[in-house]
Amino acid sequence: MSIKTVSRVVNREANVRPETRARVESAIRDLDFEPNPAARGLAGRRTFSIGLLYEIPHEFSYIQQLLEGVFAVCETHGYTLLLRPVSEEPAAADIVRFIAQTRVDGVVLTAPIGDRREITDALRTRNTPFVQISPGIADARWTSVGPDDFAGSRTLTEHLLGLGHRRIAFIKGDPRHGATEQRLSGHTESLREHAIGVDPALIVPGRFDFESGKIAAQRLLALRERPTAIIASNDDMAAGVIVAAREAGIALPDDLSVAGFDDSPTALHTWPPLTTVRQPTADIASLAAVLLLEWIRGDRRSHTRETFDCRLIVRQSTTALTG
Amino acid sequence: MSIKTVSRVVNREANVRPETRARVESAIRDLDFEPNPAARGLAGRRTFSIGLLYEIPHEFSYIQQLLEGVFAVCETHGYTLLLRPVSEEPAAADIVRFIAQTRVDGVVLTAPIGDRREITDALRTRNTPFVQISPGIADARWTSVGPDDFAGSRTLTEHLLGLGHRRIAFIKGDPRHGATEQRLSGHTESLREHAIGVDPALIVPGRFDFESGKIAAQRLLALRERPTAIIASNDDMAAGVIVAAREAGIALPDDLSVAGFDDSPTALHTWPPLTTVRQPTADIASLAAVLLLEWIRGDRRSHTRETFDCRLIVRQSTTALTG
DNA sequence: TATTAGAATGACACCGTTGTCAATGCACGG
DNA sequence: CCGTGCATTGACAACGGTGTCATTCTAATA
Repeated sequence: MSIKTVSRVVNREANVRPETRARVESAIRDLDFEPNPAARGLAGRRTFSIGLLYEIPHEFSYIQQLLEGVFAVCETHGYTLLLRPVSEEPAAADIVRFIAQTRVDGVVLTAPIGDRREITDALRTRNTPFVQISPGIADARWTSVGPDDFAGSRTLTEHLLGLGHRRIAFIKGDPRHGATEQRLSGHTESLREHAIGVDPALIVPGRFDFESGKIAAQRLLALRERPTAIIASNDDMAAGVIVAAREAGIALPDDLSVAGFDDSPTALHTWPPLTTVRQPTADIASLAAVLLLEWIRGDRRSHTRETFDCRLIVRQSTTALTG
Repeated sequence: MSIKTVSRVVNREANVRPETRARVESAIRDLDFEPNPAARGLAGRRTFSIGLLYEIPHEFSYIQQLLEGVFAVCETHGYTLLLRPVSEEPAAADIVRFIAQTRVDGVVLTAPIGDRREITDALRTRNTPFVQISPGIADARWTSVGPDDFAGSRTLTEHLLGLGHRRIAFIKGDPRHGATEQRLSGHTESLREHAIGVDPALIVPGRFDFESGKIAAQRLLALRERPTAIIASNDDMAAGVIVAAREAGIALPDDLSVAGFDDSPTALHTWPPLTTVRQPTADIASLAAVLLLEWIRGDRRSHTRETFDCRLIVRQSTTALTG
């Protein structure tokens, strides 16, 4: 029984007699044999590991869900996952260095890292497989996976319109994220469909974090003609809106409806609990990982853009406009 | 110039002439040379990587801070960090398999994993370096780092007593965590010092998650003689208390003071913002990582138990008892 | 039965470092 | 000037797998 045959069994290669395979497998179990990843990597020029890159700061429950999805796939395929927090707006060189140092077989780029041209270019030049999660622009030259933010946002605005709201404010997310524009245009599109003018004063910037949501809300609530509903581009900002409203002594949800995005844990921790748009983040991440592994293994020769539907989750932070 | 000399420079070994070292270093820069970790691992029987094990589910902002602390240390020491979510109550065999598969040089065990005797025994038998974060029992046979939960809790109860509260309820955390008992005894100790009896009805179980905090609060708020203040063993549970109070139509903080632990982001996202006890989680994690690396490199021959002070953060969720 | 293609297995070099130990260089004392 | 001892460098064999290609089986075909 040569060592090579063991290698074949471990790697599930063809042309091993079933009986031989069984014998090897039982021996592996008996001896608690675990192939040495360093040796495999050295000889085979691949590490069976992938990287997950994300910018800090970031709404962490989101990263957690991504992690969950990617990790599950890695687990079943025998890959190791390297989580890699990077500074905001990392240089392409930083990403490249990470890959050079760790020798990961590929990387998952979370928004907004993968939206930087210099970065995708650098990876393509190096021939490093990568997939992009929740991109702003879906480029046919690489693979990306994300939610249908436009449709999700549209549904949310529909919901508020259905409740009778007409002055609906919108807090945008970090402009570097693709979701930001998608969510905004879903909103304005919906307004347009209902022949409601878009009041520029009701569209304010944010950065996806609690504090920016709170500040944006303070600004909106100080308007002469106050909005009756505020949509925040994610739940953390919506939580900020709620706190701002409380500080201003505004009754929720009666005097102000608030809605968020993502259905993060935060959505349930506020009072009232948040109406929000749930995106299947873990599923998105899983698919991203699957596509990445297929690409790494050469099982796939063309790129795609995959989109997941979002779902409106109605809770008590939005209510019908009275009076 | 032999390859071995390069190896010496890369590994900062002694006995290399400064001039030689400089020449090698400049060559490394010029060629963008990155040592192959697989080859290093294979030849040197170490991977320059450590694992961070945590149970899911877990208050993730906490893990994030740990991650931050450990990651920073890994970064500066050229180590790779493998994040490893494990199921609740993982078998010792699962941990061992993780180590066998990845060949990490050591692991950081977060509570409550490292409190399981079978697990520490398994690691000690295998001779795998590990440190334990926030343990229940500090065992002299291994290294552990954690906050001084007892003192922190005592301070918090002092604070409430100082505000005039006498009926103070306490929601315990997950019983498997060491912090749970420490925080409880800090509380009862403080009561005792003030000659206030411990009412068993005011001490209720929880599991560190939002939902369990909410349920516990519902139970407490239904008591004939309601508490005037509730301490939750962490912020997520405190957020649950707040929601439960809102649902019961109780005014906060006037009719009920609420306090948490950890000073997680949640503490600022609730209304009113939470009085809480801040623990220097990232620092704890950093020290844990430093100690682990020292142990791995053999720079350290005896174990310690390191404790960090906590700090009371007073916000608006606690207020003086009126009437 | 001999032939032969394809399946199954094995031999062996090699992946890029580190550990070991030998060889060389150098400064210093006698 | 030579010997001695330490500082410095290099040669070479691992480390534990995989890739390649040769070899051996096996079973179907002539």
